[in-house]
Amino acid sequence: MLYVNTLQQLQTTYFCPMEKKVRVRFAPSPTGGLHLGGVRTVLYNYLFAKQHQGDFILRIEDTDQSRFVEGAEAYIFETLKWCGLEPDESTLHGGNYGPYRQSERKDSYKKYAIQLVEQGQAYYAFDTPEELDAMRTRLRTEENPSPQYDHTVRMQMRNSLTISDSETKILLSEQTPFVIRIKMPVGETVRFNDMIRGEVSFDTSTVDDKVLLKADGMPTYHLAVVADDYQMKISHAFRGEEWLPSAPVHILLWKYLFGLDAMPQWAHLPLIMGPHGKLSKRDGSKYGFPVFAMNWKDPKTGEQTEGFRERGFTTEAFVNLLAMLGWNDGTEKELFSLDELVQSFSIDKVHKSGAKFDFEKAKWFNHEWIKTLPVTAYAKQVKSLFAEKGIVLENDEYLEEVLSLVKDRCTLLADFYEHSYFFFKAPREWDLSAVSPKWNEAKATFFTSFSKTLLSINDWNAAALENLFKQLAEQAAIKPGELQLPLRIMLVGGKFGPTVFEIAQLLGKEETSERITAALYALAQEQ
RNA sequence: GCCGCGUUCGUCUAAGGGCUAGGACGCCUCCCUUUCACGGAGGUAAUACGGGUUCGAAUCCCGUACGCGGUACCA
Repeated sequence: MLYVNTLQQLQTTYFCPMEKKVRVRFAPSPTGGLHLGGVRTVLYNYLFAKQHQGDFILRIEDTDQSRFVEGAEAYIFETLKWCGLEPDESTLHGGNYGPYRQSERKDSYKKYAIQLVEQGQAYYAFDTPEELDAMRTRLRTEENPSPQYDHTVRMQMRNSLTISDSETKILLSEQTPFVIRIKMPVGETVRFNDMIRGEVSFDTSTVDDKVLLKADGMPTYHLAVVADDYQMKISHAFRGEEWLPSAPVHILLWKYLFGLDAMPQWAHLPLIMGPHGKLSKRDGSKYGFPVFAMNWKDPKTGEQTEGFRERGFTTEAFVNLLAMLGWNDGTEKELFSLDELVQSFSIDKVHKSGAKFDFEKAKWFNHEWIKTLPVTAYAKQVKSLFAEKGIVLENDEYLEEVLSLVKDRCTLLADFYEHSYFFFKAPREWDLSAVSPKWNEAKATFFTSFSKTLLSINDWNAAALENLFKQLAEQAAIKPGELQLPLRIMLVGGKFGPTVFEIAQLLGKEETSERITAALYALAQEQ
């Protein structure tokens, strides 16, 4: 016996290697922008697929036409593109298991629902919305604030279990609106092994008779996931923890329809929390941080929701911070590139409990990535940020030099503006209050001669300039420190920016000299 | 209410029976710097509670509390 088992195992692994192919899917409903939790689910799917040489599929779950939102699907694709998490198969990328939009697979679901009815595991229900309402209000008590359509009430409702077969046939032939509900068994235990939580079990008596097929002929999520995961040969199914309570329904459907052997392995990801419960886009506007990947404007309400991209996050930082929200590799390493994540990610190190999103930490990740990345990685983004402020940058080489000089002090890409705009625009106003009080004739003379002398420097660089500056200061018997702040104000207009001599180096000698002259004039007016 | 899942510094987390419970963010102090940052050195702060099991528990078991999720012809 043992011998046979071993042989069988050998055969399965040897003869059916294709069955082991990893195929995962992200299945959003196109109802709006993608928030942190959604993108993280994409990321974990992607990492798992790539590290197992598997496929990452994107399936659009648009079974609820009433919630269709124009542009939402395109937004999802753009987000994935920005994050560098491109699917292998999707409505956009094609593939052998299409269509990848559930509304286009409508016909394939009904036969499964009917099969279940025929097998006695589901039934037709003709209750109108009003009747359902009536049942719920009738049964509602303080003890039971939300009565379910379950085994305790189904025999009191209008469905194919309570009326005769012939009556059911008549209703169906008369086109009476109906739904198909799963008939949850009583007193059974459904168990499964979650990749993150280990064994999870449910008593089927406590689960309601969920609608599988809606009156409009569309499946609900419950039927659609199971049917599509089967047809698309999904091997591992990752989704948010909010799905855990309905997992027994899905498992039963697998058992009834396709057999448990074909069922994907489940992994219910912990939720990402806001300050009060599951993170929502409301939290974002309320607390001043983005929750969507990119800006999203609801076409119906016109409501704007800010995105990480527009807030000035690099994709590297965004992906990195998302990965760390619910996972780490067991070491103290926190900075991971996407490639490194593919290498080190492992599903069994994903946490069980939800993580509260911390915007301060998110900014830290971005700061680290701005410092690490070559400026060419984000120069374009910065360029467009400057354009928005009315500064058009033409010289890329100069821009890159400037960005390299100030990047250490930028947390968000938007910070580049305030830290470097003066490289592209001479100050027209100066913070004279920092200079005037201690201003005198000797200093004015010093700067006049300095601005002239520096024009004769042959090898123009920060060090040479600093030498000249200190030399002249010594000759004038003024402490160099007393002169540095004025010089800074002259060049940039205020008390900010990198080391003065480096600013001057990048500005070039003519520009430096001109700025000093202009500021000297303003100071003379002031006195 | 019922069902399910959780619980280590304020936050993200490490430690999977054995040192003073480690790191990161934030905050505070000092150093560097005659701008502001960066950087460097310190500091602050946690095993929800109660029972077991064990020579030994953050870790295993049970209970309680608390939190979160679900409870739609939404996903």
